Amino acid sequence: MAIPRLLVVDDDKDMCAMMVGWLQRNGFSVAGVHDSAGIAEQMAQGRVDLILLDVMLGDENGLRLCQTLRAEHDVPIIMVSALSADDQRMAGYRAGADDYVAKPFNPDLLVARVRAVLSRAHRAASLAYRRRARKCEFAGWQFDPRAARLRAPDGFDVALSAREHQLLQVLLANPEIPLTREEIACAMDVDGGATADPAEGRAIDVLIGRLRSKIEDNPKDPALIRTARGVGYVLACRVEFLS
Amino acid sequence: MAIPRLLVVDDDKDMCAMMVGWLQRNGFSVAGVHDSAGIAEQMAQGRVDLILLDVMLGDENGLRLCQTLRAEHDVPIIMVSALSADDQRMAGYRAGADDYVAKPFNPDLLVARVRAVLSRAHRAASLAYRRRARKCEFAGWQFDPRAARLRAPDGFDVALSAREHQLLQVLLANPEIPLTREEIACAMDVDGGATADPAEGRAIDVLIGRLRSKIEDNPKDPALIRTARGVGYVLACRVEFLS
DNA sequence: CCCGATCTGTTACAAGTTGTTACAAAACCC
DNA sequence: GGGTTTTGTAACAACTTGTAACAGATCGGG
Repeated sequence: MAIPRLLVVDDDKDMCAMMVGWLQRNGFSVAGVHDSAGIAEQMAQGRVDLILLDVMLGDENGLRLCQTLRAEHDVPIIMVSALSADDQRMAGYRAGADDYVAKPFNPDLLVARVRAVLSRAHRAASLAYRRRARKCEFAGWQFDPRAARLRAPDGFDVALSAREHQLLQVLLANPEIPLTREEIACAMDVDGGATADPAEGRAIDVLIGRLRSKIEDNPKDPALIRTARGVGYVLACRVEFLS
Repeated sequence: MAIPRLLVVDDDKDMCAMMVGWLQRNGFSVAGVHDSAGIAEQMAQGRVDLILLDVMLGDENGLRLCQTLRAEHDVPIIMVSALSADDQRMAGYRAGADDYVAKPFNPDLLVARVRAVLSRAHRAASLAYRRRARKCEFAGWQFDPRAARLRAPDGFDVALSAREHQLLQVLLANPEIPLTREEIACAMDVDGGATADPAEGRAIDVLIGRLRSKIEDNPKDPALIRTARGVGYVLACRVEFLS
């Protein structure tokens, strides 16, 4: 991976300099600014991989700034705040933040979170664009991703958990093409939600099994989600997308 | 799989040479060119498995070139760019790129990404081949490759493992033609998944034996899968493909 | 606020698959 | 007939996948 270029936004110049120094010593290329004008200047100069944004900017509202950034740039944002109330955190997420770090924070934690967000943003790139949130049919099933509804051929609705839903979307976006576990995990994580790296360990396998138990006539002899030994899994049917 | 043939396109001759050298040392067959004329020349000369395309070409727009390549060739493209803003990245994907690597990059990452894209392209390419797979009959047997179902002349279904299934498909695609073990192994390796190179060692022989034990009346005196001593094996019957 | 239900990743074990190994058998050649 | 080469195959090891059970986290209702 390229050396990540971070942008620290904090009106407290001492805090800003401290964060910039710590992150630089941990292998990042870091610039520090203190207001939205500084952000605009840095974004115009070149690539920014991640923004660390203080909520309590002097004359400005960090949450509003987060929203503006989110509207104009698709760059990961970590909110940094002295407040750690859950409603603040949720407000940050609603404003479009990818993660949240509460002051005072363990500097090692900051680095870990930065790396995690960078990794997630980076890994999602390859497959995410191929996902399509449109209604579709496959093997007699009807799937509406926006309504989170899956209807069996017999007309009954089948309830899927969030992760099962994500998995099905990934499989439907790549019908008849064997996908590795890593590809599945990357595509699923585009929206976040994994508590750990699911490409490691057996999480994808277990999730495949859970989804099979809901949509296969015989989960022990699956016809829809087949195993591609040594590769991963494949949705072994055609998918018809509806307008 | 054959040695992958890559094409590096970068107007910066030093960067181009550096990437070509690194990729060659990592087991790829690599050519480097500097403009669209060079691309056309290389594509005319023979097979290209993947193109690494710099976005910032001197007189030309890499994104536009990507679009043109996508329209004319079904070859995977990895965009390589000094810019990593996500809108650039999305533009690359919209232009038809399969992946995106930001300069400066970790050379090991580049190799990993190239391998991942090649693998996925290989698996996707096999889709068309699989879709052409049709039901067929041979010597009273009925084989449905899509449903992975083999029915014996007595009407009973015979369960085949994934590798047995692949082997049978290869034999059925080449009836009455003696195939070497290497030819069989290459043809079987459509989706990857082999744990080692089956053309070496006795894996094909053992697999032939396992398949024989399932479909021959007398595996010790095989009538369907005959041995062509010094060559390999041949499916010694006619195959009738069904619509 | 607590508790039950649900979700999801991990763990551990089982089952199945597949390539390798080693030896035997068959085929070929001189 | 003997030696060499090629093929057959039983047994084994390594690997991959399936999955039940569990633990921790989350969420919603009382």
